Amino acid sequence: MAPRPTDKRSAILHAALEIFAENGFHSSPTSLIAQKAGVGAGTIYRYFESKDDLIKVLQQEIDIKLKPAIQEGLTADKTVKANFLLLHGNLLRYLLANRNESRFLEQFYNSPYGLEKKREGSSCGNLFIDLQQRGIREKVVKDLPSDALFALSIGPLVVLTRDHHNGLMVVTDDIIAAVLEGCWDAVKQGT
Amino acid sequence: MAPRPTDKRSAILHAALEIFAENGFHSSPTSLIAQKAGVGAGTIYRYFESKDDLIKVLQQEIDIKLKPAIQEGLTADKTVKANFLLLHGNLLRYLLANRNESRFLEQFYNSPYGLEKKREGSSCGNLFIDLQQRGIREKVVKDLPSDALFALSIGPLVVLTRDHHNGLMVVTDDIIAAVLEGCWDAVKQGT
DNA sequence: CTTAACGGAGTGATTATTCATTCCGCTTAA
DNA sequence: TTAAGCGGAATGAATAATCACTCCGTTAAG
Repeated sequence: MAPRPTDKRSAILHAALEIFAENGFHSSPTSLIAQKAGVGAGTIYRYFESKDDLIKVLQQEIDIKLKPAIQEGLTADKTVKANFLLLHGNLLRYLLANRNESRFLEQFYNSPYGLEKKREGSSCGNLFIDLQQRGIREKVVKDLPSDALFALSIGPLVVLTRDHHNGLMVVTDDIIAAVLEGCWDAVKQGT
Repeated sequence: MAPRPTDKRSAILHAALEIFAENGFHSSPTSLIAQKAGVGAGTIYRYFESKDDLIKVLQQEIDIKLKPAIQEGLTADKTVKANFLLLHGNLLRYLLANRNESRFLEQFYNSPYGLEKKREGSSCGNLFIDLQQRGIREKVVKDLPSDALFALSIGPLVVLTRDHHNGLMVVTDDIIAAVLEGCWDAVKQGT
């Protein structure tokens, strides 16, 4: 099927990420992607079955890069709160620092592609779910369905990231710290 | 320019809302909107300058319906917390109950249309900002930039609503109450 | 009759995908 | 050491589908 990964394949993925992030999936002609990647229009189809396939592969590659980034510093001997702040902080900082990935993912998860993906569970999602369950067991996190906890802890990060990349606000380290603390306050078990 | 509002105009708006919500702006041919509305393909252009114009008008009409819905029960003599729960509860319940509006708005605010709109400030946004500022003045809300408070209090609602409408979870009254309480915990000034 | 609203086939622009052809690096025979 | 042969990667013009929007004949209201 697809030939071995080469620099052309990478060039296509890289160009596609930039163009999708800037214009959205539907306003990103494959011809433009090919042009930016410095390959012929037909070459894309030597590496990807279709434009849809290209989009799905791109998401997988980002997922692979994301997982180690958000895990950094996590250890089982830390408190739930410490790990919570680490995990969400890593995610937030990654999203803020990687505009193209962030915009791509937002579009992806707001599209039929993302729905599919979410049903089967992202590879990163388990990190969050495991931590939630430990928190509930230790009675430091509210006993709510995983999706509700997810909404409380991830929702703010999504909105903050979007505003930042849309140039609607400047996110300082102070604001990052305060928002992370707020996310924790939202899910933590009141005394 | 456009003729007086008629039931055809409403029919077009209604059909467009459904189709946009289901397929997204780009996979919603005007011909399909016309068909669903029971009008000719050209008739759309008697009431709207372009497809873009149709999208913008639709957002305005939703905004007009939304504002009274989320204001319900708000009075200045209630505590900040009480008004916060009312306001966010009204918004959340509206979004959960109105699938099409909700999906449309999410797309809208994730598109260049919505960016424009957000820069100039939505008519509903002031309700939230006023409440935030009163909360800060009374020292019951964290002293953070409005956008950060917005992320903390609106972000969870957005994510919860999306999951609900995508059939990923069932949102009960208990969950609604718990999430609203969580949003408040996120922004409230710790003792 | 006059005029405005309407319908829907038609138009031109855009775009994903295909495929006949070219190109390039490697092998091998002389 | 050449040079002819070969296989598959790469190409991009051609194709087929989609879609926003226009135009003009028809309808209906006054």
